[in-house]
Amino acid sequence: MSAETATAVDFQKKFKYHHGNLREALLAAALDILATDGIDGLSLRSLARATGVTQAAPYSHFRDKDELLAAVAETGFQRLALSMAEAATGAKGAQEKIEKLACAYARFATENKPLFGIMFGRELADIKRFPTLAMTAGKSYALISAALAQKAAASGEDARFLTVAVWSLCHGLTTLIVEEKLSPAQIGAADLDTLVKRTLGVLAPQLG
Amino acid sequence: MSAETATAVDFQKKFKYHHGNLREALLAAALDILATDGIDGLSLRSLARATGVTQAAPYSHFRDKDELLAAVAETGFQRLALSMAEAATGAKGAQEKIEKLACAYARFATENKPLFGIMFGRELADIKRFPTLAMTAGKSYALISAALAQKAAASGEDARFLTVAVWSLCHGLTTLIVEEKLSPAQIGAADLDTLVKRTLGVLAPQLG
DNA sequence: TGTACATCAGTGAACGCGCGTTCACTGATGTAC
DNA sequence: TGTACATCAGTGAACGCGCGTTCACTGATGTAC
Repeated sequence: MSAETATAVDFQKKFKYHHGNLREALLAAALDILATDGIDGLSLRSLARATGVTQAAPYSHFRDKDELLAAVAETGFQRLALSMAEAATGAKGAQEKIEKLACAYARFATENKPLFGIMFGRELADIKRFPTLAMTAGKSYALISAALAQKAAASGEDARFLTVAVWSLCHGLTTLIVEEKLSPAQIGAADLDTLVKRTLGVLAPQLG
Repeated sequence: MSAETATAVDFQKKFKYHHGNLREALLAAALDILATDGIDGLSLRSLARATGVTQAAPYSHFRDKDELLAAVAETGFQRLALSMAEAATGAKGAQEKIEKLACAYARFATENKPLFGIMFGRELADIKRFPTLAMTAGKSYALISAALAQKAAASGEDARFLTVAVWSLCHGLTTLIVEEKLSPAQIGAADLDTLVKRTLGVLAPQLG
């Protein structure tokens, strides 16, 4: 490899013994590998390779693979919540707000399929080891719940089940699409957004 | 190992070169291993071990691991549809029928978590190789659709989206529970059935 | 400002693991005569 | 009814693979004096 084609990785290899910011670099590489090669491509070793570092190096920052996966999942949940919050800003009324939240949810999943898989899949063996993960995962629920709060203030219990219903519908539709059990075309919807909106539309009486 | 403690496996080893019904035995062992050891326990080799046969023997009946997984998934979908159909027999009215179908769906998933994981997960790499699988998987959808048919005969499109909404809600609630993102206790429901019924109850106006 | 030192991030090599799959083979089975 | 033969299900051994993790180590860094 000539000097001209040297990569950032080579540079780091040559001039830095300490990486400087390996933890963040590993996390970034993980998200990158997920997007590129899918879940099967993500291993501690592929991560080390991508970061230009020895395969034992990640162990300075993550006790084991699960700890890395938990960090990845947490990042995913943060991004999901952010996408949803952004999509819903400016929306007026519960109906519209929920619609935007749900579309953002589905779009995030289809655009980040492997990451979504880590967030909701079984790769991370023991979730209970990572208490903050559950909290971060709860942000999406909180957004839906908040959007409905104004509507279903009547009874606390009714509000809870309405929230669960919306979340379930949203999550179910999304996963069925991601798992290729359902597609917009199959139902006669023009695209993902339309499918989500029309399906959510079934709940309109409860939202409007 | 004394003669007294000899297992069926030993018997086959000793007296039969040809197994007789290895394909079915492998499938049965697969379902057994899934229930006992989970998805990670299921490999062609563990299957061979459980069946008392050489690790190359399964290749006489399945071209590769995916073919085995597809057969397992198909069995799962058949059982799911059967459970649902049984649960809904005798129910009168769309509302009650849908309720029973949904409860059966959730119960099947929680009672056969790893199998449900194979059916809807990403272990089976290329679904398109197995066209009959998609058909069998469609049986649950068909049951929901049929239960709603009497209700939403008005417009074909509305009926489709109502079916998708019910299925999504049902599948989403189920997977959220299986993935431990949601629990009956957390929402203040006594048990799984109650959670499903009350959540589905949100859709009551559209069903009743 | 310069030096001694503790810290600890990253190295390099190795461990043991179970896996999917291939291969030439062997022996049980059932069929044709 | 008995024998020759083709079939092919299952054997036993081996392949190469990437993985997670451990270990004693080394050398860059930043701090205390």
